[in-house]
Amino acid sequence: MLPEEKDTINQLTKAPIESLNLHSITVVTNLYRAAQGLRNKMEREVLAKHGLSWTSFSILYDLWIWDSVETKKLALSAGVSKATISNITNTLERKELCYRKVDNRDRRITCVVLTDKGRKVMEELYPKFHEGEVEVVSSLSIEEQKVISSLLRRVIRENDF
Amino acid sequence: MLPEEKDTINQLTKAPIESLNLHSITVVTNLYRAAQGLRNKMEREVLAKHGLSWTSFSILYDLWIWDSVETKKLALSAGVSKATISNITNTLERKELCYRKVDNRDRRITCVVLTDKGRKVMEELYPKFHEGEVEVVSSLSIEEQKVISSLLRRVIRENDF
DNA sequence: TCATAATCGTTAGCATTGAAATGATATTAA
DNA sequence: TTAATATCATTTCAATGCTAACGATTATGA
Repeated sequence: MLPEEKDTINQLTKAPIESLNLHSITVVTNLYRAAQGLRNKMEREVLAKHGLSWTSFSILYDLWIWDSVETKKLALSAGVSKATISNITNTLERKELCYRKVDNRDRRITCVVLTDKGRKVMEELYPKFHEGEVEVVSSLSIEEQKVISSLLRRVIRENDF
Repeated sequence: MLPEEKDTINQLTKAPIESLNLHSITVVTNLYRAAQGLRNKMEREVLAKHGLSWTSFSILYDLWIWDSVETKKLALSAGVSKATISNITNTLERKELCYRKVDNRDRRITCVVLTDKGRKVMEELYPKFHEGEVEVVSSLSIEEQKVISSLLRRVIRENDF
């Protein structure tokens, strides 16, 4: 559903107009569409060269910043399940971009650690990714960027996202 | 990467601070996090009962509004590839929520049509989905909802998302 | 102590996703 | 007309993603 097409719901839905909160619909539709477009653009223009998905990249990013991260924290950070982290870690390990390391104090916990190769990939990829970030929001002024970040953060905080 | 943690990049990255546009990073991070949280919430609280993913639901929604839609338009609307539409249509067909119909004028084109059962599912599901939409943005005032929609729409338009 | 519960990562099974290859149909050009 | 090209949808294959089940480990409490 293209955003502008969504307006036609009033004419076509049996539900009375007054029972629909049109502003909520618009926010949600535009929010998801922008995020989806962002992800597609980054995967296509930046990440495809190294065969990385958005989630794979976000995990590598965490490892780049923190060197070693528990799988549970990776899942929380990326907003995916632990099972997904397990699968993606397998793929990244196969590419020799990271490796697993069992915690000595609590052997239930597994940490994921960045390899030198993984660090090199991030040092090459991150600047390009950042270029993409800048480009995507370049139509907004700094002030508008602050406003939208603040509003998004409110949504995130109030929903425990 | 949690939003608040992203701030630490300045201390940890080798790149000079002045070469990073921190506002862009914040917008992109919060945008994707909010959208991911939104999707997870809806799939968990509303769509799981009928075994539908976000994309499946958005396709059903298009069909609900338009009755019959070409697969190409469905892909454009949902922001996924035609292959994905083909697979999801298979699943929805298996559930008898829609069926394919080859175009008579151009037999390369396939339209997807909503069944009565599909319409009933949407009539049951959409009100609950809409409740979720309202809930997610309820921490923002109407005026703030208008602002964020407007800014998101600018991003969408400028990037051809 | 030692049985029970809680926590953690992985696995199994299934649906989703995209790139690339394929097949079917339509259009174009010679 | 007919061969080449273009445009569709589908299939194939590998990766992503979730839930539920599982096994291993640690914590708790009688």
